[in-house]
Amino acid sequence: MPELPEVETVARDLQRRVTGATIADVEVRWERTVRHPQPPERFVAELGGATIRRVDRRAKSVLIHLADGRVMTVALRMTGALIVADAGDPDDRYARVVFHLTDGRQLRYRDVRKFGRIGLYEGGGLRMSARRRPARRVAETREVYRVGDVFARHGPEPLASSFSAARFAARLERRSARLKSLLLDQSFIVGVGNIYADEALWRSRLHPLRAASSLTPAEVLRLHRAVRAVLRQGVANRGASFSDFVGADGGPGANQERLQVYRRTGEPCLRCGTAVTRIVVGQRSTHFCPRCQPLGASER
DNA sequence: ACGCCTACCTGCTTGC
DNA sequence: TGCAAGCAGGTAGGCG
Repeated sequence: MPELPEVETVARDLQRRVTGATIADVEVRWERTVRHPQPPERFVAELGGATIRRVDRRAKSVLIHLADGRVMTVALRMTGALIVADAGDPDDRYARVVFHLTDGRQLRYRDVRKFGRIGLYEGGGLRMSARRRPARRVAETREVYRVGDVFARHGPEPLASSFSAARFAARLERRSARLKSLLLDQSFIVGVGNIYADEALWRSRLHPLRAASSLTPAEVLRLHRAVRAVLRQGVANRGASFSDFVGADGGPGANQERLQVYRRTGEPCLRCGTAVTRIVVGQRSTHFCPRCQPLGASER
């Protein structure tokens, strides 16, 4: 389940392994993986001969920057993975898009459930979207899309130095939504998914159903620190692997062993021993300690 | 602004 | 053993 730490791991692996590589040919095995605005045939035609200059991450997407300034975005969603395969490696029945490199290797986009999407855009606009700006829909008739437009309505990057506690407080103050739902909302803050939302709330001792605007300054500070801490720890451990998450090196992460509440329903809270409770919030399973993360009647 | 629903997909686990 | 239902969860889009 790729969230920020898992996507960051993939991006770093790729940066190390495919920078400078040239794409000879592209094989699209599941058309819907290639998203608007590029029809699959055009996508393939426009990528032939392209050289990879750099790979990084934005929100939960891997950005593959090409030498000519264009950017390929890879949203892994649930089960997506980018894997570098050497010439002669056995084929993968779940490889949905295969980028054949001129050196004989393959960059494979593997995705069991086919939720992930790959796009190809003109460069530009990424810096601006780091700041708040008016939500603006991309005109449907436009031929050229800038990669920045893809992220125009996304929230701040929680690990950026510009993401201060004060800024977080200002955003939380205006919202009445429940903390769990807000943390998962990519227009509020990017990179946090179900695992790290539960972990951050446990760490900051906040109930998932607390209204964002009800937090005291001290609680905001705890949550701000917790979100950053759990994400940093995730990155340090190369992400959490449950079913089939792997980095581009093919190896699993180690962070699942460090998780404190996620998927520990019924097991003792690692702070107080109370059984971890599971509830459903916004259709998502949510794990928390009812004793460490109380929901006072006055806090609703 | 927000919650709720459905759709997108497949594999694994659970229950009969 | 077989089979079907349930579950997993990131995100877009629709509705109220």
